[in-house]
Amino acid sequence: MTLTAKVPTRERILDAAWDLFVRRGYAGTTVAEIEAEASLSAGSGSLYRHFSSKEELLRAVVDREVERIDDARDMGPEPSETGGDVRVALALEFQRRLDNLRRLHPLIDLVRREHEHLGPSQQHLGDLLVEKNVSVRSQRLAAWMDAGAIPRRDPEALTTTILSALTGYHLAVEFFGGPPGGLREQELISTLVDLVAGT
Amino acid sequence: MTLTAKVPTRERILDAAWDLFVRRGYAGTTVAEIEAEASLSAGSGSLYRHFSSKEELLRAVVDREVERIDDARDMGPEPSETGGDVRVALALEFQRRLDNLRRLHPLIDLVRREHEHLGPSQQHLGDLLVEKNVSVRSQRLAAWMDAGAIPRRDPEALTTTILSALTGYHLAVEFFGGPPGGLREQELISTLVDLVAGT
DNA sequence: GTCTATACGAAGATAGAC
DNA sequence: GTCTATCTTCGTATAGAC
Repeated sequence: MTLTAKVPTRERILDAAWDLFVRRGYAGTTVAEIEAEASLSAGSGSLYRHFSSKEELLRAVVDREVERIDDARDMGPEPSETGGDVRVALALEFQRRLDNLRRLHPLIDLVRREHEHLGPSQQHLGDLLVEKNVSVRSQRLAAWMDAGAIPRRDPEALTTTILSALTGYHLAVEFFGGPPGGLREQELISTLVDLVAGT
Repeated sequence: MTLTAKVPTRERILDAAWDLFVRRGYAGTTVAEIEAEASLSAGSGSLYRHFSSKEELLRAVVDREVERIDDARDMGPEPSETGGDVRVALALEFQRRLDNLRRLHPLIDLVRREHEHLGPSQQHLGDLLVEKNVSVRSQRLAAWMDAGAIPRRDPEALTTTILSALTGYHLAVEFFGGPPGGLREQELISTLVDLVAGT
């Protein structure tokens, strides 16, 4: 079963462009380099048989990645197997969010850097990353408040505040190459759990 | 007193480049445009009498702005006039941090976008924005814990967590053009105060 | 639909007069 | 130390053969 289904040229171009745009940025990547990485002759312009311009290619790349996120929208298995321990459930949820941010960072960074070429894809990404998350997580928190497991507060404000903290931590790590103030990931999670659970 | 002290050409170039790099990015700004904005002849290359290359100019621009931050390093007046109300003092401190982030955002954004051209300036900026802040703020929190005004926790972990939340909120606003989850600034501050004060 | 070859424009940088 | 003029390189995009 040497299943070497040959990848269509258009896909190879998208793969190559995604890789190069992430690593070197839009302006820092030439069409010739993309062609070479896609096993086309560098400088031949064969790319233009598949995309009408370099900018259209960028938009196609971003749109494809955003679609993939939407497909992969799972927050992992429900933490019911934590034996109902709120602190453990919270810690798992925060951990998953940080993992997700790490996984999505190349896309987030690309969209941020090249937003001038992108148009509506940017707001769309914002919706995917934040808005849809808030409602789901708020409901879970509200349920715990109702059950008396954590102190009662505004669930949506609390959710967004937590998401901001996790996002800010992640961006500081990526941006400055290390955790802000030397705070390790487990310490951040533990601090947030303490704050939310009101320990 | 028509004190029109004429600004040296080098300064005018730095001003022009700062403005254009922030608005259009490094690659999106041409040397000719910078010359025009600095009241030199566009395309003349007169800029090269003051800077040996476009990249050196970028580094000079960033370095000058980083210096200005360091000079302006004040967290505002001590909040002793709050009558010792911890909640008010905390809210003021968080508010000032958000104001500072807004004020510094053009520089943060520029360094982030063009870090490939910059070298050591980036880590330096990280130090200025985070590291030095953590120690000062941690001590203040520790004092309040000693006084029993807020629950006792690890002061440094708490400080960094709060700074992450404020930074994440700020970046989400700048990035997506609006507050994450519709959370207004005052709601974020109030939520953080509640969490820290253990209300 | 991929190739070779090239047109075309943009932009960084230099030369030399003043 | 600023100007006009120009060199040179590079990169997007197109033309036309196969």
